[in-house]
Amino acid sequence: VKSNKAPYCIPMPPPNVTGSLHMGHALTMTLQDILSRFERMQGRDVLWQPGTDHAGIATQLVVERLLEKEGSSRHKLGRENFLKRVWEWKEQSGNTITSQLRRLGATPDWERERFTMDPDLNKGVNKVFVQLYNEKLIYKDKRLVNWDPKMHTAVSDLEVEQVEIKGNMWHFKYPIKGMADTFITIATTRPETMLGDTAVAVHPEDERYKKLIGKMVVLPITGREIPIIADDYADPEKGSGAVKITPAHDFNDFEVGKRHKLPMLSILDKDAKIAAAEGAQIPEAYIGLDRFVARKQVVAEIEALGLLDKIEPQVHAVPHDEKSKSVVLEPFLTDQWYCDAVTLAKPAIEAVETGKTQFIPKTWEKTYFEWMRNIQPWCISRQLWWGHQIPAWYDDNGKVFVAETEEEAQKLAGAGVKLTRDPDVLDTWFSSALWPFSTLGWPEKTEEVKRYYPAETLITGFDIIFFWVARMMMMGIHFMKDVPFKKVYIHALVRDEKGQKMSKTKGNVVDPLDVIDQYGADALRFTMAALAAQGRDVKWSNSRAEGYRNFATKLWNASRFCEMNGCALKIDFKPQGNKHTLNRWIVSELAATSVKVSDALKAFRYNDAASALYQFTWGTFCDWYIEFTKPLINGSDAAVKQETQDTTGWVLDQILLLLNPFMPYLTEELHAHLLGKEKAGKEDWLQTKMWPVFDKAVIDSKAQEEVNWVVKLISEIRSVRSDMNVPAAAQIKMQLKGLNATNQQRLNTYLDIIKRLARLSEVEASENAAPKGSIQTVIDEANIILPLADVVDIAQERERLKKEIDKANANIERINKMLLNQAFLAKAPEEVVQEQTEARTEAENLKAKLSQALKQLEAA
RNA sequence: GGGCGCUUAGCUCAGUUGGUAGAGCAUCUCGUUUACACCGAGAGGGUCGGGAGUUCGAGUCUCUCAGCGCCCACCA
Repeated sequence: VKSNKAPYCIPMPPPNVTGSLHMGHALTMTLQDILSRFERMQGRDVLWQPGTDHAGIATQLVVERLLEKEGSSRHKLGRENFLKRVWEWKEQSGNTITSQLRRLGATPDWERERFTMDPDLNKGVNKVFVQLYNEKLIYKDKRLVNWDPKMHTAVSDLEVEQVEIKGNMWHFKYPIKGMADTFITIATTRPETMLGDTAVAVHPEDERYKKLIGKMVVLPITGREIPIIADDYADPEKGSGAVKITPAHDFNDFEVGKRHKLPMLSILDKDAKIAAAEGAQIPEAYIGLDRFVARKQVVAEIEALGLLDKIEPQVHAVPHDEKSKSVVLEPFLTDQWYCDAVTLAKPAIEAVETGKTQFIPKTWEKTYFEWMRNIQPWCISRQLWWGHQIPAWYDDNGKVFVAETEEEAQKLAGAGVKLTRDPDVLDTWFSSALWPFSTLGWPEKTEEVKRYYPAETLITGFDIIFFWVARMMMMGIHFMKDVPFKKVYIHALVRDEKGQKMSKTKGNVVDPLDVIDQYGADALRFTMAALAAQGRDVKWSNSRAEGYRNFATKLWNASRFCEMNGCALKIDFKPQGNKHTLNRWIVSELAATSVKVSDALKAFRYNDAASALYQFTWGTFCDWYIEFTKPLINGSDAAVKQETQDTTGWVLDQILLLLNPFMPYLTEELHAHLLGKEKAGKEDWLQTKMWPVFDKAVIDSKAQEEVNWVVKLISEIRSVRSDMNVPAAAQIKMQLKGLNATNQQRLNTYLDIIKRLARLSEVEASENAAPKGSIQTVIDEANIILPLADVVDIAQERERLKKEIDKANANIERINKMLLNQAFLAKAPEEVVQEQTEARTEAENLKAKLSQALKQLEAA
C-alpha cells in the first residue's frame, strides 16, 4: 500500500484455472494492462487484482476425463480422493494461464494473486451464505431446474443453449372417461413425458372444449385418470387447443400444476431414464428405459392402441448444455438452494439508474436493466464435488443447520446430534460474485478493503454481464453497502476476420501465443488496442498485426538512427528552452499528441489513442522531423546541432513513454538503450515514470504554422513531379512567384531542407514570368514554377492543369450553392458563413492562378 | 414474439455536439537519399444499404424498407 497516492483499483476477471490464453484474454488483459500502466504513470496507487477461478464444472470435467483415460472415475476414487486429485491437477496445470499472461506483458499485482478456493476466500463465501440464509435471502426449494443427466447436476438457465433440432409433433388422442368414442387430442414433441401427465388443459373460453372441462381423461398406457382443466395457458390457436400438462417435466406445465394443485409425477431419474413414480402407474416394461428409447416405445404403443392421430415433422428448439453441447438437458424436479435475486437486484438496478455505477458504452445498461428487472431466483447449488461445499448440515430428520463451520452447526443442532453435510457445492459464479472484496481480505477488516473498495474500473466482455457483473453488483451492494466498481467498460468479443465466433470446431481459432511468436507481444497488444473501437465485435486481422509489427520495427530503426547520430537522452533536458523552429515545432506536436492519447484513454477510446501515437511516431516524427533535421545534425552550426540532437533524443524518449502502456517490451528496451545501458535498473523503468504533462508554453503555434507551410510546399512539389513523371533522381530548378514576405522568409530559412526533400537544384523567389515549358502549381498566394523545357510533355501538363482547374471549379460551385442561398446566409452560424466565404476566395484564387498557368502554356 | 446492434474505398474498420468523407492492408507508378524495402515518395478508388422526412445543410437526427448478426423469451 503506497498510502500517499490516490488508490486506483481494477479487479481482473479471473480466468478459469483450466484455461489457456485465447484471443479474448489477450484483448481484455491488454486493455486492462494499458489502463493499469497508464494510471500508474498518472501517479495513482494502482491495484490490478489478479487471480484465477476454480471453474466448477469445467475443471471437474477435465479431471474426470483424465481419470477416464486411466480407467478410473471419480466414483471409484470417492469424493475426498477425487478432490485431492483435482488439487494436484490445479497445482500442476493451473498456472498455465497466468504464465501466459506474463508473456503478454500483463502487470497485475502478482504477489496478491488469489484463487476463488483459497482458504480466506472460502471464509468469505461461507459468511455470505450464512448471512443470506439468516436473512432469508437464501432458501431451499423444490422447483424445476435444467438437469444435466450426464454430469448429474443442475445447470444455470444462463448456460442453456437452445439448439434447433428436426423433430416431430405427435398428436395423440386421449379417451374421455364415460364417453365412448370421444377423444381429446393433444400434441407433443416429447411423447415419453405423457407417462407423467396429470391433466389436460383447455382455454376456459374455448367453445370446442367448454363442455369437457371437469371431465376425466383416461391416460393411455398407464390407465390413470386425469382431469380436463381450464387454464389461460392453453392457447386455442396452437395445436388442437388442448394441451397435456406434465408438471414435473416442463417449465410452463410446472406453473399450471402449481395453480391447479396437480400432482407432480417425476417419471425420470437422474440419468433421465424412466423411473417408477408413486401413483404414476407406469408399466414395468418402461422402467429403466432411456428417455429417447421410451419415446419410441410410447409412440409405438399409442399407435397400436389406435390413438395416434398424426405425426407432423417440425423443427423445434431443444435445450442443450452450452459447454458440452451434446447433452440434452432435462427439466427436472429437485431440491435446490436458491438465492433471492429479485430482492438483491433492486438496489443493484438503482445503483446503475442513479449513475453510481456507469456502463461504458452506455448502451449496455439497457441489457443489464432488461435482465435485472426480469431476474429469476438464482439456483446456486450444483451436484458437483469441485467447488465450495454448501455450509449446511442435516440431522437424521432432515432438519437443516446452516453455519460457517461444522462446530457452529453442531452447536445449533445440539451436542450429540449426528449431522451430515449437504453434499452439493455452490455455483462457480457465487464466489466470483464476491471477487471485488473477497480478494481484498474481506471479511477481515483489512487496509486493502478500506483502500481499494470500491474499484474504479472493471473491464470485461459483454458475454458475462449477467453471469458476473450483475452478481457482483448484487453482492457488493448487499455486503459492502457500496457498489463494487464505479465504471464498467464493456468490450466486444474477438472474432475471426469474417466476423465468425472463433471455435475449435470451426477451426478458425487464432492462438495469441502464435501471434506473439510471429509478430511479438507488443504488436499483439497494439493491434488489440487499435481494434478495440467501441463497437460490437473485434475482428482479428493478421494484416493489422503485421502492420503494427512493422510499426515496432520502425520505432526500433528510429532509435537506431538516434544512436548513430548522437541523439542521446539528457535527463535534465528542458524543451521550452529550444530556439530552433523545427525543434519547437516537434515539441508542440508531441504535446498535442500526449493530450490526445490521455484524453482517449480516459474515455476508453483505445483505438484513438493508438492511432494518435501511430501517426505522430511514424508520420510526424520519422517521416518529417527526422528528415528535416538531418541537415541540421550534419550542419556546421554547433549550437543548433546540439539542440537538435538533444531534442531528437528527448522526443524519442517521450514517444517511448507514451507508448509504454501499449508496447511495454520494446519501449523499455529502447529506453534503456537511449540511456546507454544494456539493461535498465528498476529506477530507470519507464513504467515507474510519470506520464508527460506539458506546459502550455511548450506549444508554439507560430512554429506549427511555419513548418506546416514547408510541409505543404514540399508535398506539392513532390506530387507534381510524380504526376509529370519527373525522374526521382533529377535535380530540378524551382521558381516561386508572388511569394509574400512571411513565406519568403520561411523559404530562406528552410532552403536547404526544401531543396533536399523536394530534390531541387536551385530555388529562387522572383516575379519573372514562367519560362517556356514550365510546369506550374500553386501554394497559397504563390505559384510554384518548375522550368523543365526539355523534359516536360506539354500535352500532359495541359491535361493536369485542366484537371486541377476542374477541381477548383467544382469546389467553387459547391460553395456558391451555399453562399448564394438566402436561407443559408440567414440561418447558418456566422462563423460557418465566414469560413465558406474564405474558402471560396481561396478556391477562386487557386483557379485564377491555374488558369493563368494554362494560358501561358498555350501561348508558349 | 421482445430487445440490441450492424450495413462507409477491393478487404478490415474509424468517423465524440449535423458544416466539403478517413486509417491500415491491398492495388498502381516511381525510388535519388547509408535509421528503416517489416522502407521512402506519389496516385487511383466511396452517389456513406434503398426510400422518405426534419434542417439553410444529414454518413451523423427521425421514420420506413431490405439484408446480416447477437441477446432474451417461447415453441402443445
